[in-house]
Amino acid sequence: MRSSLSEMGVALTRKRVKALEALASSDHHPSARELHAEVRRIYPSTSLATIYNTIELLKEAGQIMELEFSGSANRYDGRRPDSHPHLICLECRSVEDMDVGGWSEVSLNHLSEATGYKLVRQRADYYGLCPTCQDESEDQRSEARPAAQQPSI
Amino acid sequence: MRSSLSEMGVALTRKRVKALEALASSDHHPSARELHAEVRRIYPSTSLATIYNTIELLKEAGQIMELEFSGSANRYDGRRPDSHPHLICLECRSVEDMDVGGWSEVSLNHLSEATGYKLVRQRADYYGLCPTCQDESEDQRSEARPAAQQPSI
DNA sequence: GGCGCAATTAGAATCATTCTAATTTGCCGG
DNA sequence: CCGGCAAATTAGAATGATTCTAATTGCGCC
Repeated sequence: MRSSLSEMGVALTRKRVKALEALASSDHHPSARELHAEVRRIYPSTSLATIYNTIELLKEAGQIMELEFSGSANRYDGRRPDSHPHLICLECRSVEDMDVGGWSEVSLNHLSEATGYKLVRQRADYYGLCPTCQDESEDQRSEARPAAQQPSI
Repeated sequence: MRSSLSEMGVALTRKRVKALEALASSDHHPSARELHAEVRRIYPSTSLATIYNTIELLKEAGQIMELEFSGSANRYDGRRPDSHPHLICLECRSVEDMDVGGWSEVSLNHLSEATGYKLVRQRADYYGLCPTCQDESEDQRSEARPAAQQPSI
């Protein structure tokens, strides 16, 4: 990340470096607000605008991938900037990488030919309940109305 | 759509029916604002809240699929409410259905088992330049700086 | 030390969406 | 027809993420 920003001619300021570190060290797919909080722990004067500005630069450099959500904040993946699928919990909003092989350029090139689009990026998300939230809804169900059926969301 | 709303016990008012028609008759994946404009052509007093309310009901009924975008308005597919991939143009923001076979419940069940999530929905989008916007960027390029390289977006 | 420019800042602006409280509508039994 | 009731609708306010703006800061280089 650092080198690709340097190559773009942008300065590696302390605050930016801290934002990069926060991005690179979290497997949790942080939001801009979370990155802000993290950077602020060290540099309390940091503004949200700086975070968004850094994110923008990293997007241009292709060093992070942005997961857009309309109802809640976007989330960022700084560990694997390539397109790869995610598991998203509808309950707790957790975002996890999903590991599957053969999910990449191959199909993009193939599909570009098939569709006439010049495809540059893909997104695949799987929505559901993570194991933890499944357990919690089990608990609730057995307290409130034992042996009921799983709601179909 | 009409029957599934009736079954939920919600009234099929004229404005709602018009919104359903607008959804069903467009292959263009309209936004809430566009639906609003369409319904307003017939019932000019219609409020945006009614559109969102109708969308919400249809989502609950599983009759439309919502494509979330963080930077711009969400788009709705009332013709094929099942999960299916879309082609999205980064330039003109057009959204098109992509047709591929074998993209459905099978993999959801399979992946639920593999991941421990209770998966209920998936999303797959392919981002790039649609044929029209490719042509336009060709034009611009040959006017301004002939034989230049395609920008990598 | 001083200049110039990029980075940063706080706060305002924007925009989609959701919420709220008040009003209207359509309907049902009388 | 008539109240009355619940659901639908309304305008406008509230929310929240993101972007913009104009002013300030601070760093590197002479």
